Amino acid sequence: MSKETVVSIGLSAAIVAVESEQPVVLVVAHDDSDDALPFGPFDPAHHRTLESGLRKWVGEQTRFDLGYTEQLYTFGDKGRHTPAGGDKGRQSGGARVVSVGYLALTRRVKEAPETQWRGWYNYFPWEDWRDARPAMIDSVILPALKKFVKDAPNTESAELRRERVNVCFGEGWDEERVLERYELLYEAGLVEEFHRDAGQLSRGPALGTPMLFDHRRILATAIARLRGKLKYRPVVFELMSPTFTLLELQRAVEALAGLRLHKQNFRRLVAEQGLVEGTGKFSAPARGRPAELFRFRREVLRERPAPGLRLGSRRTKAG
Amino acid sequence: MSKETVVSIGLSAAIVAVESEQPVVLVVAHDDSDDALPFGPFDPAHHRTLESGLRKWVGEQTRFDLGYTEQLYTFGDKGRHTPAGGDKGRQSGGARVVSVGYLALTRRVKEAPETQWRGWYNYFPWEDWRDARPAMIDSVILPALKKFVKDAPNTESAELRRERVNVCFGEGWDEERVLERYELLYEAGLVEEFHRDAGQLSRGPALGTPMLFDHRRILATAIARLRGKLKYRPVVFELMSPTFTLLELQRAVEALAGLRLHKQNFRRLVAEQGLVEGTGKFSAPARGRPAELFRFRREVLRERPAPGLRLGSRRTKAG
DNA sequence: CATATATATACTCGAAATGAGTATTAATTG
DNA sequence: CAATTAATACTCATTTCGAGTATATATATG
Repeated sequence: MSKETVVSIGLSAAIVAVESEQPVVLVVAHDDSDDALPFGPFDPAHHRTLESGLRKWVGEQTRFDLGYTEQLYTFGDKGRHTPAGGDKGRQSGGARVVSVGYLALTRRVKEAPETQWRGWYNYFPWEDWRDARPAMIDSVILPALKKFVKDAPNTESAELRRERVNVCFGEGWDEERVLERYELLYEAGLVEEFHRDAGQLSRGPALGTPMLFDHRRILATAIARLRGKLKYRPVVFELMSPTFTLLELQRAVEALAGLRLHKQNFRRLVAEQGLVEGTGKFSAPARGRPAELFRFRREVLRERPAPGLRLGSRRTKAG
Repeated sequence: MSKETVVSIGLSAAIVAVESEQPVVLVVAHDDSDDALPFGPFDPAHHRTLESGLRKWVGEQTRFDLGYTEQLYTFGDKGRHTPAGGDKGRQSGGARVVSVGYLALTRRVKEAPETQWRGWYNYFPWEDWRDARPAMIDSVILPALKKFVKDAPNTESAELRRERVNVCFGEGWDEERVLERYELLYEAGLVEEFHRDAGQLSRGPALGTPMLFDHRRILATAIARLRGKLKYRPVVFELMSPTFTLLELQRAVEALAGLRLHKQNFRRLVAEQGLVEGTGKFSAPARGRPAELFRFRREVLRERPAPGLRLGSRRTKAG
């Protein structure tokens, strides 16, 4: 096997927590460059699996005990790993870098030196619909995307673009399409990374805070995956304290999904599924009626075959 | 960056089709070694992205035009890439191999030299519940797993094992847990790969046909992903002819899911979702009433924000 | 203490989706 | 034409969902 087929592997982690109703992600922030996800090399001589490599260096660099982790995607795109400038990109002596992205959930919230927690909506301001449909969608995004459609090289391409715009930002907000939306904005030149990767000067609106390399894409993948998973696996609880009120739980889900939910129905759902059990203790709120403190019933992880989803009816009798 | 952090990347593909009500997968089969998934190196000098690398060598080696492709997972486990014997494992001069698995769907069914289509239930006979709950579950698997639970080093471990057995093979078959089940059988020593990887002689029952390296694990991942995706994305159509009857469509879904469905409700579902449209033409069956031929409405891929799934009720008014 | 405010929790109700049928129609084979 | 095979239409009870209303229990304040 020739030298050209050799690459180095980087492990990037989107480490997520929820703090005072904001989803936050751990980033390495320097004054002179864009925020980055924590990134460590995979060392095949010492790491038995990719995930153990990840846990090892995250454990060394931060003091986190990563609870839930999940592999997201492996990116190997040429040209999307360009640094902002200078020779910061020469991470590996010019070798091609393939990065394996991970999502990690934690409830420990004490950052290591050089890192800090930042709200993920800094990077994706159009994704937070909790208060209202973000104004920037109508004032900035849709006009710019309309132009993107008009500038298509031919009518067929324009039609494709129109459909993508419609799926991403049209009728019926699908909160899971985080990556699709980011990629659309990238291609339309509405995020800074696009111009950076192309070696151009940025012109026009640059939406959200940019990140190093393709880290914003990895983070978009992480958010999308987490929003999807919320619906059929009890992953929120990885982000909660051992006991919590139902409203706190709801606020955490809302923060991640970027949507508001119906309170009464949320409780019904949670209760019906047997995901939590009351502790008999109560919260001591500043005002208002105290709420019962609940805890996650870890047993359900094993009990239930699979919450949610169905594929039409399974047949029981001949038919 | 030292030499030890350098690895080579392999791209493996589970290329899936459906033929006469059987899901089949393209394998490289030799007399003297286990079946393997098609596998090609990623060449960073010539491939812009991982997926374009995959498409390139698959296109060269087979004549397939991969329609739908999806990255599955990246495996880097030491010890799960051990060959059956001899020096076949020295694929890359001793360098560590990280393999990126892909799922690809195709409807073209003409194998290239050296490859052949094999029914995927050869590798996972316990996954096909279309006729009935496979007898081997009760006659072989559950007794062996009971022993696995009993042989646990301590009671805590035994409890964990019992719960895993219950989730995988207990009440309420969840057809998506293909990977979990394979991993459980692996750890319990019920598949040949376990003994091979440990350098032991295989003893006791060896379930299903083994594959080279960790390819059966990749295939399990592919099946699990596909079974899940079926429910919320119209991927089956990638496997169908341009026109098909509703029963043919149902049989394809059933083949993949390994389950029987309720005919009348299946049609209702497909019709309601506007996934297909009638062509006005009819099939010419050997016997029985001819069925209308339908075609997939490609438009829905763009029209619908997201079929299926929900996260509880989105709030519309204050609540 | 009465009242405003904030929150928790219980209960209702119609609409839609789901699971499991029965009934009827349209073709072919012997 | 009866038997067989399959397509397609229609029914119906049950469950789930979305959106409320109603009531209970706190604190803070005048």
